[in-house]
Amino acid sequence: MVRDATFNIDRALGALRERGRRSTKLKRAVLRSFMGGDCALTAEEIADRIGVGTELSPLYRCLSSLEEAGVLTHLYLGDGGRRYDLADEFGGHHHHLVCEKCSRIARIDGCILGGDAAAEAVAEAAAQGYVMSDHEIVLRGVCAGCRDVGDAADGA
Amino acid sequence: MVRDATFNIDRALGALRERGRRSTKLKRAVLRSFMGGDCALTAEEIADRIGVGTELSPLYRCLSSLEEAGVLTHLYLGDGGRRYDLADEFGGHHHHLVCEKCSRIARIDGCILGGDAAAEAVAEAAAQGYVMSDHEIVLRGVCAGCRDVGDAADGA
DNA sequence: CTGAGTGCAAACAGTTTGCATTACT
DNA sequence: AGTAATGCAAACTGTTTGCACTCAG
Repeated sequence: MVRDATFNIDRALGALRERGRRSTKLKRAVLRSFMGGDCALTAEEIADRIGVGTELSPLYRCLSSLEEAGVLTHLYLGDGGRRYDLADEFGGHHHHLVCEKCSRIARIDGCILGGDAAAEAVAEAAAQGYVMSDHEIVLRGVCAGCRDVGDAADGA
Repeated sequence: MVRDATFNIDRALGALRERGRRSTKLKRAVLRSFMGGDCALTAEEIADRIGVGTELSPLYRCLSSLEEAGVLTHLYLGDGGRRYDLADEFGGHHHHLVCEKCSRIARIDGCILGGDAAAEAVAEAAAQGYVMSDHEIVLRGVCAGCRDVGDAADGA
């Protein structure tokens, strides 16, 4: 269930090379920042994980390069910030669960949109003339921590 | 199936008043811009529908006010721009289907995440300690128009 | 050695804020 | 009349671009 982190980096670097892109210190650092199981990171969060002095402009270019190579994708979880994540091929297909209070993001491995629901989605898309190729699901709720705080704070 | 547009405006204005907000020209114009069945509009698209000379800063404030009153919500469809939509209570629960080529947005009424899938989502959320309260689904694909163009252009 | 990638500075787009004026209730 | 909402100008944030320099292949 838990993917082998280091393996992924090498495989990702291989994918990069296949697309004529170089393996650089920054790219490796970016990929490493996803290896703790964290997902849906903003550019700033990635910069923090890489360490002080990480310039954002090369980081954005690096992230674009990784996206074009198919190693990363980006998504928006409702706070307006662009977030980056490993592409399905490297990070596994997954969705996100966001706390409405504290914005904590949890990863949901696999796909909720299984079987009937998936078929229905494809059919709905077809009915509108679209050939469906991908989907994105964000679940929202309140995390355990915020419920505890909420119970105390709301009462006060 | 098709909701009564004018009715919704009055109901929305009622909801506004209940929350101590005023019914203004700009707010009515904003609400009207959703009445053609369009959904997931950006601030700029709304301004265009309202007409020339619509200032964006009051528009943003107006949109926030409508959100706080529970009449509108906002979402992101992957292009980074914030998009506004009628809240479920006024526009009906729906999701979006986005063309990967031209970004055309189609509305999908009702919910794909029915029955088993919904239950599974709640269970997944619970497993992570979250109490799920909402969800968002974006389907991606290629629309009919872009497939036609694609067939011609890709071949050329 | 060559060009992709980096670092820094400056530009940009979308959104927000301050303040005087307008117009709902 | 009193106050929320508007219009305009200016600030802010996150992202992108230009250009000289560096480093991977």
